[in-house]
Amino acid sequence: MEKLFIYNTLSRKKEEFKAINAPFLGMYVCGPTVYADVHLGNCRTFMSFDIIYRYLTHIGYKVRYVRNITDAGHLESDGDEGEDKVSKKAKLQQLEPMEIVQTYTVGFRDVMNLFNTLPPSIEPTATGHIIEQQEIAKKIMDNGLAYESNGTIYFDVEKYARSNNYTALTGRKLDELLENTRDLDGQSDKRGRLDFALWIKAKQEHLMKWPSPWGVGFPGWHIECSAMSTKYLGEQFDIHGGGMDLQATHHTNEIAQNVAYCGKSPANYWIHTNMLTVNGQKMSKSLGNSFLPMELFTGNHPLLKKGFSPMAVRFFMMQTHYRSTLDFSNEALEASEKAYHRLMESYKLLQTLKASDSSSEDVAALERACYDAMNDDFNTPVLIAHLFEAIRMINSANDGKLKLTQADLDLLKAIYQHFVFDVMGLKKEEESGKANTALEGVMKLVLELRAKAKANKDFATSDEIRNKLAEVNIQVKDGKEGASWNL
RNA sequence: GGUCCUGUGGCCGAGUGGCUAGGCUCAGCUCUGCAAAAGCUGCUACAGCGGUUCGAAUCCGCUCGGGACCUCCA
Repeated sequence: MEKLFIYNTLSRKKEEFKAINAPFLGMYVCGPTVYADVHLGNCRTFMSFDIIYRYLTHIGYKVRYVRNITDAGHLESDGDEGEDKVSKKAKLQQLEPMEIVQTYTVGFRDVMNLFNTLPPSIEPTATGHIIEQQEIAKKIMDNGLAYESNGTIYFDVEKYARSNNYTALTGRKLDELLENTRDLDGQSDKRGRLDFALWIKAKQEHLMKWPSPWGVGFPGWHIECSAMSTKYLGEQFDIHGGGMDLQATHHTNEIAQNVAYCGKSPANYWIHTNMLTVNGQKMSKSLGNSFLPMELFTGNHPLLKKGFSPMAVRFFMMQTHYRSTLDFSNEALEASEKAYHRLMESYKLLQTLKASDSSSEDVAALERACYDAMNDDFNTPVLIAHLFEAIRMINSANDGKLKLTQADLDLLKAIYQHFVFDVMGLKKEEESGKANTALEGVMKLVLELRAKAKANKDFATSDEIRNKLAEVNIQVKDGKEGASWNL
């Protein structure tokens, strides 16, 4: 198995990855809250983890990938005082909360499917695990690290921090945190300013609520992940991931809950993906600078010059490392679109290459470089740089400028299959098969007619054919062995 | 205000203390009836100022700029 290094937020450095029980591997990723359409920033995170999931699988791990759907318990405003996001939307639209959940869950899955991300092994929901969440809250109370206040259960952060490292994930100092936490109004129920709710008492008008030992209420936000990761991956598993914006609060509290519950920190490796930015600022729902995937595909957005296909967008995301911010721009997307296109054209060309007797290239070294890139904390930009070396080889071989043996060609095909399709999850974007077959036939005929015209030195006709085809976005390329075309 | 991250050539974006990442754009060349495609070559950068070092974009300090978190957010 490949020697893989992963940047671990807990240690703030790259560590060699060691699975608890190889080849089995447990990975938990915080999923979306389904009260609105997912935006592109959300998609970036899930695409990043899709690559990680795919690569771990590719190098031989049997990964159980759990990604939750948050359909309850996520509060609208700070301090555990606000209203449930899903409930709020339901009231606005006069719908059942679960209607909202259903709409946006389906929408989320559709979008992820367009981006060709693999579904997780398990996609559990918060509302489906109310009992488990209550059990954890109870146990934490039994362990003396949570208290009840007017029907709401709070986690006692300061008490916990006396015997545990509460800030392990951020490296902050607790007293500084206590000093710097902004003043919150109406928080009299809490004993400590950092305390957070495990279970929240529901107001009369609240739509999503469940009975509990402490009265009718609903779960706090952080506890669902503790409940579901423990249930499906055990008290300790290998990788826990999520967006960087979850690190300081959500994940910090999640670790505290798990330790308070069973004495164990849940995951050995914490992976955090960086934000997608627009004009240098984080894309977020609250800032109102989000792009919806559909707006991006159609180009129907004031900041967009044109539409971009899902695979072009996926490629665009992969040209940046997952721990760097990625700034969104038309120019960068256009560049990626072209690069992606070259990658796919080269693959088509690879299928037609004829083997030489000898080889002038070291394709095995190229393959090794691809693995090395991915083993270095899933470095997709470097992987892509190596793949462009493969493109150069293929195109040059096609021009007769270098030699590739059958073994080389087979290895290049394997590299494409493994890295481009399996790991990066890119795929060819083509129309339906039937229309495609018909078009192939028509184009073959057209190019034959054009070849005849050229043979007769009737360049007026051959140019006219080429120009008219260009008008309908079909590009004709004259090569040594006849003409070819692409859209 | 506190904590942390970051500043790379026209644009995007990797990066190890010493060996031109890569993509896109632009210019030139090769190929071509002409194009396109492809290949080759060039535009060879590391915010500023100091320091450590034989040697720093890469380590340290300061200054300036950008961002994230501290409050719902992937």
